[in-house]
Amino acid sequence: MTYGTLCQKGFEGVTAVGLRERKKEKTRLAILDAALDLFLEQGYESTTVEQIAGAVEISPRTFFRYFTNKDHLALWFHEHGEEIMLETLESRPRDEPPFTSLMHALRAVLLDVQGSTPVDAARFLKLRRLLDGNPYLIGRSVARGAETERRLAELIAARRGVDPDEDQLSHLIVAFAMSTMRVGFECPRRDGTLPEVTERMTESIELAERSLLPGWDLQR
Amino acid sequence: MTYGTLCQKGFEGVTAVGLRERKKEKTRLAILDAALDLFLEQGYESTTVEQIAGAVEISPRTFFRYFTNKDHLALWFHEHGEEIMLETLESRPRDEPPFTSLMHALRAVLLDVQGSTPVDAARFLKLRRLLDGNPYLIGRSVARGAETERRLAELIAARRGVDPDEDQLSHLIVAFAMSTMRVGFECPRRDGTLPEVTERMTESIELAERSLLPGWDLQR
DNA sequence: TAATCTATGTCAGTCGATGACTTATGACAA
DNA sequence: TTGTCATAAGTCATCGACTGACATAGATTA
Repeated sequence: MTYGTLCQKGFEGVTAVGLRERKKEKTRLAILDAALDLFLEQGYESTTVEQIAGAVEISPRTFFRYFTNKDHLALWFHEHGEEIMLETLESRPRDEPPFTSLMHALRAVLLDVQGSTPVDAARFLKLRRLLDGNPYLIGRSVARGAETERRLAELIAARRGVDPDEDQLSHLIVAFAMSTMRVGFECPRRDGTLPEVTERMTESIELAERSLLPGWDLQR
Repeated sequence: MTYGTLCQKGFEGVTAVGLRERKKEKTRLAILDAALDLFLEQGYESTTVEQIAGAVEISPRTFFRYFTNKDHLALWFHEHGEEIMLETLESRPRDEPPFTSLMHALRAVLLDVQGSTPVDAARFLKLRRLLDGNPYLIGRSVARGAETERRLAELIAARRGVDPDEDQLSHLIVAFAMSTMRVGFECPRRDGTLPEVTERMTESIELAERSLLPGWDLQR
């Protein structure tokens, strides 16, 4: 008993992520999964926050402490995707053409999806299916993507050594990259299996790569 | 008196737009202008529908009969822009490369802005200033743009003689075009005068045009 | 054990949005 | 002119997302 407690404490210290943190993460995922099932079952708009909270036995108020709003649930995957893209971008050589770096970032997201655990993959596909054909959520998703776009544009501008407010090319490069990702993500009227989705994304990336003039992203 | 009435009736008949219609349009613009001023004065989120309705002396319920929601006000210009793009696209020769047609559509919007009456131009610039730097509204605007994108993609796919659900290139072409427009529309930390905005948009269009491989939009 | 920190719940309230119903007003024919 | 009708506008009730203020329970640390 005492040993167990000590052991746990020790473990905590090592992983630098407390028991509390882990419990919170578990609750977060429980909310997400419950919500996802409700959404797919009875539709996004006709599912209330109250129902979601009820399904995981928390108060509606607590729900809003885990997710800033209802949309946040459906746009969950953006969080992770953005993180990977930003990290990848930082890790690419500074003298690499910006669009090339961004395509690497896209592929990194793709690899992450392909290498995810079955549970994570299932969640990802559920989220994709949820967005698929829902104009409201597609809109929200695109809006969230625009946020990522802004962050990426900051980095690209810095890398190009220009002022992001002045340089339109930085924004255009990132906008084209995000468009590529978005188009690949769409997969209408399909089963939406994982290989199907990743196939479409790869196709889209290759399409973009063979459409742009070599050096287009190095103009002054 | 009688003459006047007759005259008015006659006029109505000729223009085929009744007095009622015109009055409605006037109210619509009155709401929009009042809202715009309130937004710019005290911020978008802290202006309530009730205040807007109060400013033009209508009930809040009536407000929602003119605008589907509060965002609709700030995204007003999308309506007109989309119309011009769709019309222009229809008018372009069927064998013109799709991206070229879309760039013509963009320029058509630009020309329309440049040729607008002072009142309309002022309204346009107010709307632009309102979006400028407001992440929430930028998001909404991008989402609205995605709707236009979907419609354009339908047309482009038809023009290319492919199934819009299958063909990713159609979507990519349109996405690149809309990105071009969006990037041009941004004009951060500027006065935001009309020539300034149109200058940025022209610049963006030219940038896109000299970045893509000739014939990229004709791939199979 | 006491002091404290923090996650959660409760409650009240704001605001956007919608449906059902009533009232006013412009359009039009007799 | 007047009466009828269609439609615009107002009223009222309600829902659902979200927020701030405050209370409390349970874990954490001294």
